[in-house]
Amino acid sequence: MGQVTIRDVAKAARVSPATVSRVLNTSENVSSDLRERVLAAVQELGYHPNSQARSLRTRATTVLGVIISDITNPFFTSMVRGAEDVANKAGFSVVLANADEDLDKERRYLEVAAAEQMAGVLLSPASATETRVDVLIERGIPVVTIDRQLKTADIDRVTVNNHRAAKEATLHLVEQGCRRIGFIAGRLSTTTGAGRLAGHKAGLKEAGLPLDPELVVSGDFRIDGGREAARRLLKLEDRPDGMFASNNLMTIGAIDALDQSGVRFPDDIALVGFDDMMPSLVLRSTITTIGQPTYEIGQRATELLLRRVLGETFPSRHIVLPATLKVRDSSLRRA
Amino acid sequence: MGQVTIRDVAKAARVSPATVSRVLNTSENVSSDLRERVLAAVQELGYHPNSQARSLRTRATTVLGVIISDITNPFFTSMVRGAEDVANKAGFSVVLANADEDLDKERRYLEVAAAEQMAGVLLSPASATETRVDVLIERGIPVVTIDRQLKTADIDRVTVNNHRAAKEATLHLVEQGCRRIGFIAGRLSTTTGAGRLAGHKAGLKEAGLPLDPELVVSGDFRIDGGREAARRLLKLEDRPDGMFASNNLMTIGAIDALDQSGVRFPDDIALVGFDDMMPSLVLRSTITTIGQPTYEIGQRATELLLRRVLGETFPSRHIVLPATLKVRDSSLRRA
DNA sequence: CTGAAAGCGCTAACAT
DNA sequence: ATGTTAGCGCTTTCAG
Repeated sequence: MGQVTIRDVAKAARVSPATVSRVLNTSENVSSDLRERVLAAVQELGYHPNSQARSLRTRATTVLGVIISDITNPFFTSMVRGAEDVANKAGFSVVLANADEDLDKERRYLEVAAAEQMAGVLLSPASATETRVDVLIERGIPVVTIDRQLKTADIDRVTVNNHRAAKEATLHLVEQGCRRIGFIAGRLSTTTGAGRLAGHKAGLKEAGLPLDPELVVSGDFRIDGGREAARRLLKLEDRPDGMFASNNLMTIGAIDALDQSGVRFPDDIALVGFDDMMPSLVLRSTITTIGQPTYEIGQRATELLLRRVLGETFPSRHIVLPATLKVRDSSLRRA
Repeated sequence: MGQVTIRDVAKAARVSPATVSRVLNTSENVSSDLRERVLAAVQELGYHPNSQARSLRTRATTVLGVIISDITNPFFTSMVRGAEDVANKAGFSVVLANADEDLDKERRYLEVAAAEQMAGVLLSPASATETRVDVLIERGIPVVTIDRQLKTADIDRVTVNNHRAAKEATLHLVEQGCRRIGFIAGRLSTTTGAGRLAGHKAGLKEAGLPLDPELVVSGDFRIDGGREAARRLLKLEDRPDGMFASNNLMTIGAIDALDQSGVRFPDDIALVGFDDMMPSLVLRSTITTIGQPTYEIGQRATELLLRRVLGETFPSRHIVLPATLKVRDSSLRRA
C-alpha cells in the first residue's frame, strides 16, 4: 500500500538510489548491467516516480495549466485540443481548470497553478483589469493569454482581430439593408467583449448610422444572457431589423428567443453570430457567423508558452489571427 | 524572482519555520502576538506555500483529477460542473484532462494523476476492458468511474440505466410505426456503448422485430462518425424508417447527414437521439432524446469520491441515475 | 507556547 | 561508472 520509492528499487537492484535516478533520467554513465537490473526492479515493483518530489528538487514540471473561462463553451474546448496537441508533442501534459467567468474561482486556480509549480499557464482572463497573474509571474511561471488580453501585465497573447471582424459584420448587415441593428454584447470587462462592441460602433459610424444606446444589450457571453438580451431587443417599440450576437453561446440564446417569439430570420430580422458553431446548428438555416481559428489559437499560444518555458526570452508578443465573416442565409435579405 | 519560502517568512517575522507552519495550518498553540507578525510577513512577502513540498510531507493533496474521454462533448462538460461544485464546496480543486477516447493518452493522464498524488480521480474510461486504474489503486488513490464502468476493477461508479432507456426509445419508435430502425452505435468497448445497443436489441425482441445486422452501424461517439453512419444507413436498399443515434454528438452528425440527403424527419424517418442537447439544436424541430442528469452524475460521483478520499471504507457502490425518454417532434408520426 | 531537528522522495554535486 | 551526501520546502515529532 505504501508507495514504492526509489530506495526500494535501489535495494531490489542492489544499487544506490542515485543509479536508479540516472537510469530513469539521463541515459549516460550507467553500465548496461546495472541498467538492466534497475529496469527489472522498476518493473517488478511497479515503481512510478513521485513527480512532486522530483519537481521539488528540480524546480521543473512538465505539466501545463490551461485556465479557461467557460468549459461548456465549444470555442474553448476546441482551443484546448490545439494546445494539447502541441504540448503532448513536446512531452508536456495539459490539465484544465474551469474559472467559469468568476474572478474568485480564477484566482484560486491561478494559485493552484503556482502552488503546483506548473511549467506554464494558458489563460483566458475573466477580466482585463481585475485578473492578476502576479502569483505566477513572481515565481517565474510564464503565462500566455488566449482569446483575451490583460491590462494588468505585459505578457504574450494570442487573439483574433475582434474589432475589425465585428466592424465587418456590422457593415455586412448594413449592406443587407439593416438600419437598426441590435447588438448583444459580451462581458465588457474583457478585451474581447469590449473590442467587438467597439468594432460594431466603428461599423455604424462608417455607415453613417446613429448609435442608439437601447440597441446595445449585454448578454454576458452565455446562452441565457443571449436569450434574455434578444428578448429585450425584440420588445423594443422600434424593433431592430438586424441582430448581431457577439459570441457563439449568445447566438444560440438569441436564436432560441427568436424562435420562441416567432420572429424569423432572415425574413423578419437579419442575424449574424460570432464564432463557429456545431454543424447542425449552423445548418439549421445556415447562420452567418464570424469564424475563428480556435484550434490554431490553442496551438500558437502553446508554442509561445513552451518557448518561454524552455527559457527563451523575448519581448512580449501579440499574435493576431484572422477572424473571418462567413456569410450564410441568416443575414441575407431576399430583396 | 526566487520563490519565497517559509524560512523567509520566519526570518521576517522573527520566528521559526515551525511557527509559521502552525499559523498557516492549525489554529492552535500560537500566541496572537506571533500570529500577527507571521500573517503580516506572509502578506508583505507575498508568500504562497509550495503545495508540492507540503504534500510530499503530508502525503495529501486537495486536488481532484477528472479524466474525461472527450472534452468537446457537452455531456461531459456539464458533468464537470457538477463535480466542481461539490468539490469546491469541500475545499478541493478540480483539474481536468482530456483522454480523447485514446487509451494511450488516458494511461498517460492516469500516470500524471498518480505522480501528482491527486487526492482522487473521476474517470470515464475509454474502454471497459483495456483501461486499467491499478496505478492509482496501488497508491491508495480512490477512483470513481462516471458514465461508464470498468470490468478490470471493482470500484465505485455512477451511471444511468442505458439498457432500459435505449429499450424504451426503441419501443417508442416501434410504437410510431417503425419497422426498420437504423441504430447508430457508440464505442462498443465501453459499457455505455454496449449497454445501449443491448437495450435496443431487447426492444426489438420485445416488439417481435428481427434484428437486421446491416441496420447497426458504429459511429464511434463522434459527430463525424454519426454523420458517416447515418449516410450509410440512408444508402441501404431497404431504407430504414426510423433512426436511433446513441449519443449526442452522433445525433448531431446524423441530423447533418439527413439534412444533406434531403431526408426529413419525422416525415421521412423518425429520429431519436441520446443525451440532452443545446437548446437551439433541440428546438430546430425539437428532437426526441433520452435525457441524462449530467450535472447530477458529476455531483454524486464526486460525493462518493470525496467520502473515499476522506478515508471512509465501504463496499464498492453503483449509483444508477434515471435517463428518461423525452418525446418531441422528431419521432412523432403524423398518422 | 515555541524552536530544533528530522525526513517526505527525489536529483545533483561531489567523491571515489 | 557508481555511491555518498546534501538539500528542495514543508510539517511534525520532540524538547524545552
